[in-house]
Amino acid sequence: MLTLKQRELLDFLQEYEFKNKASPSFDEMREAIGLASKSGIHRLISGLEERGFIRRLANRARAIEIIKNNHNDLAAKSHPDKDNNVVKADFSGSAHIELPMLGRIAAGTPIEAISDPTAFLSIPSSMVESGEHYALEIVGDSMIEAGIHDGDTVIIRKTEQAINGDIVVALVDGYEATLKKFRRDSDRIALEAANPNYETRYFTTNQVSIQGKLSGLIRKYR
Amino acid sequence: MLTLKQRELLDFLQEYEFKNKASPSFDEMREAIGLASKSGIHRLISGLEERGFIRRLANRARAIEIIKNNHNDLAAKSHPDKDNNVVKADFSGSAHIELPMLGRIAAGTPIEAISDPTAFLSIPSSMVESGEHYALEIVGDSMIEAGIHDGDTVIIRKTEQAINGDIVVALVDGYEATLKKFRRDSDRIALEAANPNYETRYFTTNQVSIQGKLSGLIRKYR
DNA sequence: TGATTTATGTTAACCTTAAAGCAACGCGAA
DNA sequence: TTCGCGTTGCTTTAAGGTTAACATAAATCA
Repeated sequence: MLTLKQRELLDFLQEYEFKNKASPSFDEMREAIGLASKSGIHRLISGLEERGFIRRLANRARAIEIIKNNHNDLAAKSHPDKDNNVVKADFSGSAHIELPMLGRIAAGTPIEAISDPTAFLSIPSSMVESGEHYALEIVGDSMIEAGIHDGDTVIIRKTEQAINGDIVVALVDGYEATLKKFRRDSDRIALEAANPNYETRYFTTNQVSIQGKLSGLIRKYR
Repeated sequence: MLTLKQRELLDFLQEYEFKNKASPSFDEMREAIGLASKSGIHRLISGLEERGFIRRLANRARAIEIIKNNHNDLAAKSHPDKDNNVVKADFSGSAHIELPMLGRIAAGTPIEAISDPTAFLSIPSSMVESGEHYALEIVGDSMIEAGIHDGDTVIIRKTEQAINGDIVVALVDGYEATLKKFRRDSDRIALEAANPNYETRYFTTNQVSIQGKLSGLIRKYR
């Protein structure tokens, strides 16, 4: 959850972005909150990011995006419940998180964007730690010995760090995304499958960028 | 379950977070509960965390998140729709289902009842078809080649029927529950593991009763 | 019944963060 | 190269979380 200042800033952000369809600058935020210096805002923004309420591009101006805000006064006000409907006090809201389903992933092929760009997966928030997450559907059997099967849905936590042995979404040469076990050898990076039929592939450090780390798995039998 | 004080604090937490969309500080909790010192709160919070009702970031201010609270009466009762702008704790409409966590299951041992008899797992209702379901935690590696690992949570749909190849919860001789692949040979029932280190076991038809069929799987990586 | 454990309280010291301010620095876009 | 903006380092103060030590009543165990 949030501290009071974080809450205040998040609400300002939401209002500003709703009105202007653009992010405020750090100075505008500073003024709105009533500070004398931007660095305080910087820290609040970092806090919001750490707790998974916003997402941003580093070193980019006005590049803040709200990805979660349970304080829906704005929404509530703008549609004051025409259908007489109850304002749902989503207590369960604190217990579930909506993750975007970004597509499918397999060995050796780019992520294939999912047909429905608004597909979401709602999972119990106890399944994820803090941070930003997304979901992917697994295609193929290259990780079968790690218990990851064709058709499974995996939950990925966004990060650019990985340590040896982590199962990560790695982007190779900027276009090929793959779910593999990560290992850094002295001067190269090894991506290994969990299936003897696939060979370990080696890359230079800057051929590979980490997109996230495996954080959960969901499977349906039918 | 919870102690009375833990219950009281959890309800206060829920109310506070609902109203303020931010966590209370330890001092605010101390005052709400009526203690003279924060350390008591600290202990209660630890208890709530240990029992899985909340989650928190260590050493971070106001960073408590409720992930479960079976006391949903709170909202429903306290505003029994009088104040026209009703607050409903709409668990059902939120497309989630609460499944009871009945315990653990392993090859060759009875289901071990879980310490907290009211443990629930909330899952997106899209994960299950119709029917009654429950959840179990897997112990051991006897089904590892079916991608079911130690520590996974499986979702079981209650049924007494099974066809060859189904993965089922089978109760043997009335006391030993086990998750295995089901096969009916001419006059006997075979329960086979998905791990070459375990042998297939054979039983007479009336030694075995089916308790349910594997319907889903959830895994958390950490 | 006596011993032990568990839940709960309290005080007080201690350590870590949050928050605010100032200023210098760095990066991108025009 | 400038201008608009984000980033960082450093300092100070207050807020907030963590612990150890000690105490008591109730519940449980032996």
